[in-house]
Amino acid sequence: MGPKKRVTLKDIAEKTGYTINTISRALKDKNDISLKTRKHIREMAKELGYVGDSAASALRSGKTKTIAVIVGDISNPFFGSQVRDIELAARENGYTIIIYNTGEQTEWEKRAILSAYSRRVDGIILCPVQENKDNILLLQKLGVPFILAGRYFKDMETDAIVWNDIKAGELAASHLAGLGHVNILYIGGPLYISSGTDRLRGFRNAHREKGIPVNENMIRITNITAGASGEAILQVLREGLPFTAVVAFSDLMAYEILYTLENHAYDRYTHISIVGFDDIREKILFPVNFPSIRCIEDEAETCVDILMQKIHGRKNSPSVRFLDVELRLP
Amino acid sequence: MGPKKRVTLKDIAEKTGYTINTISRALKDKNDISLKTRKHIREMAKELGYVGDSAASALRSGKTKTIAVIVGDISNPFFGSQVRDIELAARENGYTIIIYNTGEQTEWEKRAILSAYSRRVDGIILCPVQENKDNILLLQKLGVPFILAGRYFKDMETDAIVWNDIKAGELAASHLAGLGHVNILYIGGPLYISSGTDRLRGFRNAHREKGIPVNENMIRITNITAGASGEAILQVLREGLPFTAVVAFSDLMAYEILYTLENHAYDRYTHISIVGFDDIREKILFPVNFPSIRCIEDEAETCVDILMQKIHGRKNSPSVRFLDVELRLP
DNA sequence: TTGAAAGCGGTACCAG
DNA sequence: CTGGTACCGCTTTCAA
Repeated sequence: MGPKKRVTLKDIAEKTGYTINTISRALKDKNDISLKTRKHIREMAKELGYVGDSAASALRSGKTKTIAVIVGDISNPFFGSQVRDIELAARENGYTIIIYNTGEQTEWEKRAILSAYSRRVDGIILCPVQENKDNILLLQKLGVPFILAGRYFKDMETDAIVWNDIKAGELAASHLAGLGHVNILYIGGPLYISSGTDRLRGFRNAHREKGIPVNENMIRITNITAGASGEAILQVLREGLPFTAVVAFSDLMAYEILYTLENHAYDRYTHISIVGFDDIREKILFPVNFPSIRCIEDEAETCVDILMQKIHGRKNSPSVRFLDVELRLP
Repeated sequence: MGPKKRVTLKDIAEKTGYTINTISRALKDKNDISLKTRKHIREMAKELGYVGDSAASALRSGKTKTIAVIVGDISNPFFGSQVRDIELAARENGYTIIIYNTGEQTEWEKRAILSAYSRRVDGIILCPVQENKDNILLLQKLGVPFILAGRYFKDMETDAIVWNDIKAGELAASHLAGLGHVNILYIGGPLYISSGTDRLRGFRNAHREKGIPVNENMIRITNITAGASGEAILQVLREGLPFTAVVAFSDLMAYEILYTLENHAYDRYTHISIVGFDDIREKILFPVNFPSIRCIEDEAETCVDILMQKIHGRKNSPSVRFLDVELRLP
């Protein structure tokens, strides 16, 4: 069962007596080949088990019908389900996706971009690490159609599709404030990530509106990788800060925070109020419930649609598309 | 910012005066090109921003340095983290991965295989749907190196890497029996999936060993897609079966079961004993804890290693590799 | 409606 | 050490 010879157009040509050319176009159902011939050729192709060689066709046509999706961490179910939705949307457009994991590291992100480009992908969906802009400049230099997803650069002209994260932050904090909380802890992602900045801004906005002062010490900026929010909440506990509610940057971080609080049996924190983001419970049914901010539009489909427009040259000026969000109650 | 012209070997050749051939080999650091020339060419390539075209090189060399990973659902964090680990292992071998989602549907699985083959992937890692063997026969006919992961066919000679699922089922059931439970509910995946059969067999083995009779009505076979286990447990509740413990086919299903029990406030079930599989909490920290069966070997790395052996022709006779498992207590 | 020929951008192989 | 040349399998263009 070694590496078998592939069936090529040539093989079909020899079997049928037509030329490679005719075979190629017959299999693409071009109407300048007679119906009868097309049918005949199609049958023969099937019989021989012809599959086609996208490397060859990519080389000649310059099109691969592939888009690259570059994200921080597919093991995160939020990204995971986004990727799955993107795969479905892409498939409907006749595209397959290839996935790269950056581990939220700029260097890996760069490698991913280069690898994708080398593979001649027709377009790229990128959830950028955002430590700096180099990789975006690289993308622009290469001239691949691309769109940022989930995060964007305020001072760069690129296509992007993101949540209205300011509103998201506002919703989270004002919900807790509405419950009577005045000591709300914020555990959020790095400020170089746009959602990091924006959600925090929303958090502040909500405080201002409700006339609650923000205690800067209650704002904790952490990594968004696993373990970081647990560390952060432990530190807060050590410092003995008197919080009664938490805004967590993602549901996953919220779970981790609850886990940590529970495991350290600080009974006064066991019935803490918490709000997360992503509404992961929409996808996966977990037995622990808390309010979560979610996007009420179809991110994946919109994202793929816009990218398709770019790929087909039906879109010129870059624009950031903000998606609306809401608070989902338990 | 339209589709820019790619920098090719030819461009570098013209700039430097060498032939395309020399450029190609210099960039691959072949030692039949003088060090000085190599350095010169490398610098020029960098200056021009040369990236290379894997479609072209794949066409000629027959190698893409790509492996396809075909799984049921990447939004499932267990698969997600497996895929991430595979990506890392593959990368260390100089390979990138492309991912396909089957949604546990045979037809999609077939399309994924054909698409991967068409892309000339060097190898395929497949977690098979197992409704029938057609797709495996297809893979064998195509002659691509492939390995099954997580599931295998008892009556087919293929490479596979799976858990010792019989032991896994035994561990789960005997743990609960050891706690004194005699009415243990089993909610598991379809029997055409090898882990479905094997874990159930383990479940029965444990009962036999402990001298507990198996009530066939307590064995519920469901889909492994989201929502199915919730349905199953509801049905059990409706029937009023007197279970005091549950073996759930995956942690995700266990969560869903707990969620459903909680939401229906059947107080006699709120402190039910449950055991899951996958030990998802190893990856993601959740505030709800129960014992889980996990694999104590490095699945992803082993899987990629074996596939690499196959790709490089260093492995002939197919074999199933069983990985050891253990019970992780809360 | 079909055929012939020229590439796409690399790599393999042999010559010098 | 470097150059020449064929060729991977398909698509494109032009001719018949």
